[in-house]
Amino acid sequence: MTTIYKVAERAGVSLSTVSRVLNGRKTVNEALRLKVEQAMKELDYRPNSLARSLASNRSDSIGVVVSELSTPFFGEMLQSIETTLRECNKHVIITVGHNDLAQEKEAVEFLISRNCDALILQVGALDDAYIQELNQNRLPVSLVNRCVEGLEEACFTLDNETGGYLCTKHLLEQGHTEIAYISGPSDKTDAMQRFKGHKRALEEAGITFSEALYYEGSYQEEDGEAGLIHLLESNKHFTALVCGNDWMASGAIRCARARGIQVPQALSVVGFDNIVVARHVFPTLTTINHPIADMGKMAAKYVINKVYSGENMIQNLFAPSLVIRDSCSSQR
Amino acid sequence: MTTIYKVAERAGVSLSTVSRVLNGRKTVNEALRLKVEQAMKELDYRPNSLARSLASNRSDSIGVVVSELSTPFFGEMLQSIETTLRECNKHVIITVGHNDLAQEKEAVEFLISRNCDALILQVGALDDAYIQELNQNRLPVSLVNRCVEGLEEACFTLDNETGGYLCTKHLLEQGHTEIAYISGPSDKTDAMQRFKGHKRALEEAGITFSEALYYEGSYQEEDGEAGLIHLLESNKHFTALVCGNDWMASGAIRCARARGIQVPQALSVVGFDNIVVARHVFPTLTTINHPIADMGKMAAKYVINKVYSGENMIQNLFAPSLVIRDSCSSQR
DNA sequence: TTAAAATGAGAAAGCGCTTTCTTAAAAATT
DNA sequence: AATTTTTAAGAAAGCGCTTTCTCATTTTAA
Repeated sequence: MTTIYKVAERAGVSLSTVSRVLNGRKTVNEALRLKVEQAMKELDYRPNSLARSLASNRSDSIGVVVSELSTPFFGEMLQSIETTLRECNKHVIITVGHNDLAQEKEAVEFLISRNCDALILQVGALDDAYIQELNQNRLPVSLVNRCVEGLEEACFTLDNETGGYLCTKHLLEQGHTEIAYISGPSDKTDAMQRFKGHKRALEEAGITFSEALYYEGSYQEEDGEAGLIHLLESNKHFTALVCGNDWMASGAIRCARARGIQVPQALSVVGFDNIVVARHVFPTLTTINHPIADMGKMAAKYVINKVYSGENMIQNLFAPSLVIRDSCSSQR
Repeated sequence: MTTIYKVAERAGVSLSTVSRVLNGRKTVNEALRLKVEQAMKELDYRPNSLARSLASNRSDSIGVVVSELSTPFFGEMLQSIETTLRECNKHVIITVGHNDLAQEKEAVEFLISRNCDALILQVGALDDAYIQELNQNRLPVSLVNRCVEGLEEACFTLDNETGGYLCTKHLLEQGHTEIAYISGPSDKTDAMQRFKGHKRALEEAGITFSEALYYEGSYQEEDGEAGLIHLLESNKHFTALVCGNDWMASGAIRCARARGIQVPQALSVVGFDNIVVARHVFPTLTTINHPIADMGKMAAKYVINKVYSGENMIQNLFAPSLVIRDSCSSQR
């Protein structure tokens, strides 16, 4: 293995000088710098990143905790995080938290033990206090799809309220007035914000929100089916359905078809997130685009600024946008 | 920061002894071991993994190159790799190769520079010679979904030929005799093996393969559409279609619907891989299950055996299985 | 009982770098 | 021309561990 010593020897300089060249310090004579670079090339020298890290107390690695690796939604996020960080020669250690408290904690501990310089968290179970503590006493933290008090600058979130508003607004514009809503779990901020946007749109149109047209699920596909059945049984008529995410929308559409309810002719459905599957359900799903890749990239840039003194522009709040496909029809 | 010195001091032993306890060497007196463990607990000692790696010349990290992170298929694989390795306290550094030669090489170089102990590769562009060289001169390599000569033990593949056979066999059993085939690219071994299985099934049934019922795509969704159009234009009648993967099957089904061809009544379609989307296309897709998560896990176990002297049972070839859904109908 | 073998633990030398401290030489100031 | 300031490069001390070497002590064999 070629070490810095051998390079120094070959170039006829001290290893300090080689180190300086390596780290781009400019307090080194141009002639020597060239000699050193030449020697490095000749010996095919590759610095040992472990030794560097040990000596400089910096690992150039960023830990990521993601709830699931097997869904494309977070895959997109990871991909942009990885790309952004590797451009800066940092690397990403990925762990999976499964939205489970114990697993998330273990993942974080693991990443700390791996000497990560910072953490990017997409977690649901860890409480705010833990995260604040972590950021304060251990290492810089960045959060995707979650807002933690006191860490606003490190949080990258979608404007869910506006997203929810856009869903319902779209249906209203199509002439729908009886609009049901299947929500995500009420203990999730994003689910509640989406719902809030829905109500704002209704209000704006002068429509009173009816509890009978509301169902709370937990973001799973089955909740879409269960929700639709529940809503149908309430016997309150509706011509459109907003779902808290695409999975539930997919479940609802499947359930509607099974019951002979034509989508979109008899029922318009809107989802949320624009996951890959939204393009493949039948009919293809009108939904809200969630720019998760951009958000991941931004979280990565934030970390670069914070830990490696980068100077990227940072944006914390992301705008949702309506993607119109085939699952809605006009009611006029 | 608590170091091994402080632990040694507190326990009243030398740092060698602490190191021995840390590494589970049994040449240490039980009483001392307890004292050391006590001291570690009291000081909340966490070994510095960088220092360990530098001294032991082992990073406990495995590099993974995957073609895409944003598709759930490889996400499943990564998830099982990560889980398996973290159970052994190893960590995973993930990079993306995009099936592009330059990017794949860069990813490998990057992982080497990160002192990975081994590599798990899911790559399409790197040539066999490069991989052999890598494995021989640099660090142990394991391959998923690819077979490299001389590295058979490190390769984890699906029995694609049998998979292709199963597709067509299923259609034949349903009474179909005119079966079209949309293949993946002919320079990919897996695509050709799947196709080979198809032909074997035909042959076994005494049916002559017809070039007119064959189209070569490149595994993309659009190829399913283009392929179906091509096949329809050939004016050779067929009642069933086998696609080289689920994406192309999805494209073909969509195209069929757009042209008023009822699936499965007028056309039965079979896919391959059983990706998540296969459950969401309409009608839901009959396909071949590709146990990619199991394969990833096995690759991880292989690495554990190879580098960390584990003793897992290893299986290199994986069996495909038919998943029957709604996209095929009987022709009788 | 004595010599030989086995066991357990400490001392010390790295692992390959970064970084601080020092000093020699060159440039600028008077 | 003498002094001060600046610049450039080397020496050396770590970073926090592992591991080899060594030696004192205990166990076993003769």
